[in-house]
Amino acid sequence: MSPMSRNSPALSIKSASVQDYVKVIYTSTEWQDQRVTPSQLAARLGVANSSVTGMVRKLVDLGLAVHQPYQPVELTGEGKALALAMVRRHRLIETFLVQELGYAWDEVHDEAELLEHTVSDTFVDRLSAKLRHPTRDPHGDPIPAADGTVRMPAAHQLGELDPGHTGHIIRISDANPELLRFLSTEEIGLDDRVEVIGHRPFGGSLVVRIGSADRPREIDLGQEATAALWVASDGPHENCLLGS
Amino acid sequence: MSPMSRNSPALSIKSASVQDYVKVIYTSTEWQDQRVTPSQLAARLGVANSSVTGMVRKLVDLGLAVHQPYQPVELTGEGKALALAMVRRHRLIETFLVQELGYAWDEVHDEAELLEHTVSDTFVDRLSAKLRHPTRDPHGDPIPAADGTVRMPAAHQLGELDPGHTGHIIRISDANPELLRFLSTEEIGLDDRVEVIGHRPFGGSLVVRIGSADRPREIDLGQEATAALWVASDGPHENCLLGS
DNA sequence: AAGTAAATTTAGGCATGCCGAAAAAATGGA
DNA sequence: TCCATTTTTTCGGCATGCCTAAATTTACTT
Repeated sequence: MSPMSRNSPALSIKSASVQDYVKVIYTSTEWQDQRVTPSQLAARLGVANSSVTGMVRKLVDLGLAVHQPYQPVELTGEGKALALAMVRRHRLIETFLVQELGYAWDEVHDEAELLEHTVSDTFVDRLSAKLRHPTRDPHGDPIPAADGTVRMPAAHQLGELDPGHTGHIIRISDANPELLRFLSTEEIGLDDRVEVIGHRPFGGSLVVRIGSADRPREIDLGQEATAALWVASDGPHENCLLGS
Repeated sequence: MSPMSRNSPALSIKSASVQDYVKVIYTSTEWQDQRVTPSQLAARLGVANSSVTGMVRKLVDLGLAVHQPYQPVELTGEGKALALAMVRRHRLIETFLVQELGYAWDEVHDEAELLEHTVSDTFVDRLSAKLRHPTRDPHGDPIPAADGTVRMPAAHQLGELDPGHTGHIIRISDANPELLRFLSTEEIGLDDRVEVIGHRPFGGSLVVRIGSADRPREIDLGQEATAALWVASDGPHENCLLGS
C-alpha cells in the first residue's frame, strides 16, 4: 500500500500554504540532491525568512517535515507523499491547460499554481483519465502516478555536458516564462536532438547543434538556457523508479 | 460598454469571501424579487449573523453594496457586475464538469463553488469557447455572457401552478443534491413536459403528468420537488433581457 | 401603548499567515 | 582565534474573517 492512498483525507485538511511549502521543499531536491535551507525556501515562496521559520515549525508539528534549528529542512515520508500529490495535481492541470484549453507553454504555470490547491481528488482522478493518464507534463516533467510513484529519467543539465555529448531534450524547466518564450521563438522544444559543440571563448555561452530531427541548427545558448534544458544522453535508457 | 469589461482587474482583487457574499446576495434575488436580509445571508453562507454585519460593511466600503442599519442588503451596479461574473464562472465550470469530466448532476456544485474563486479570466474565456459558449448550465440556469447580459426565461415554480397548466421544465434548482438524485432515479430532467393534475387531498403533494415526450407518467411530487422545478408555460415565449 | 420575541449590531477574541526589527547562532577570512 | 558577515530565529504587530456573548433596535401581540 502506498503512503498516499492511506491518508487521502489528510490532503484536504492542509492549508494552501502548507501545501505550497511542502511542494517547494520537495521540488528543490527533485533535480539536484541537496537539502533546502530556510532562506532558499523564503526566496522561492516570495516570503520573508521569518515567515519560513514559523511555517516550518508548523510542518514539523503536522509531521510533514523534520528540522533542527539552523539546519536545512527535510520532508518526512508523509510530507513527501503530500508533495507528490501536489506535484501530480500541478502537472496534470498544466497538461490539461495546454492540451484542452489551448494555453501556451509559458502561460500555464501560474494558473496551475492556484488550481492545484482547489481541485478535489475526484477532479484530479477524472482529469487524469480524460488525458489518458499522461506521465509527462508539457515541460517534460514527470507526473507522479496516483499511488505516488514517479519515473525519473536520468538527465543532466545541458550546461553540465562536455563537448561531443549527444542526446535529446527531455525536460525544460518552467521557472522562467521569458526563457520559455525565447525557446518557443527559436523553435526549440521537447524531444529535440542536441549535440554539444563547445564553449565560446569569452562569452560563457555554449554552442550546440539543436533542433527537431529534420532541421538541426548551430546556436549559442546563454547560461540561463543551458541550465533550464535537461538532456538524456544517447544510449541505453536508465530509468529509476522512485517511491514516495 | 459593459460594467464588467471596464473593471476586469477589480475581480481578481476581491477576496473569495467578498465574491461569495456578493454572489449570494445576487442569487437570492434572481428567481424572486425580494431583497435579502442579513440573517438570510448568514444562513446561506453558513456563518454567524455577526459575521455578516462585518462583511456587509466591507462590501459597502468597496462600493459593492448599499445598506442602512437594520435593513436588507442590496447590490450596487458594480456589485451586480461582480456577482454576474461569479455566476458566469460557477455555471461554466459546472457545465464543464458535466460535459467534459463526466460528473453527475449532483456532484458539480461544491467543486464549482471552490473553483470559481480560483480560475483566471483567461481560463473562463477559453472554457466558454471550448464549450461553444453555452447559455444554460446543466441545471438549466442561465449563464451570463461575458459582457454581463443574461437571458432570463419567464418561469414559475411548479408548486405555484394551478391544475391544468402545461409547460416544460427549464430549470432545476441545484440547492439540494439529495433531491437531484431523486429526480435522477425518477428520470425527470431538463426539458421534460409537465402537466399539473391537482393536489392530493391531505398530503400536500402535487400530482403531475411528467416525463420525456415519449414516456409521460403520473407522479406525486412533494413540496421540496415542486419548489425546485421551474416551468415555462406553453405558448409564446417571453424572454426578458437583463443588463447588469 | 407596552411588553416580548426576533433580528441586527457591537465588542472582545481566536486562528492563520504574513511582515519588520532585533537578538542569537553559524560561517568564513585574516 | 577572533571578528565581521550572513543566516536563522524570536518578538511584537497587522489584516482577514470567523466566533460567542451582550447590547440595541425593530416588529409583533395583545
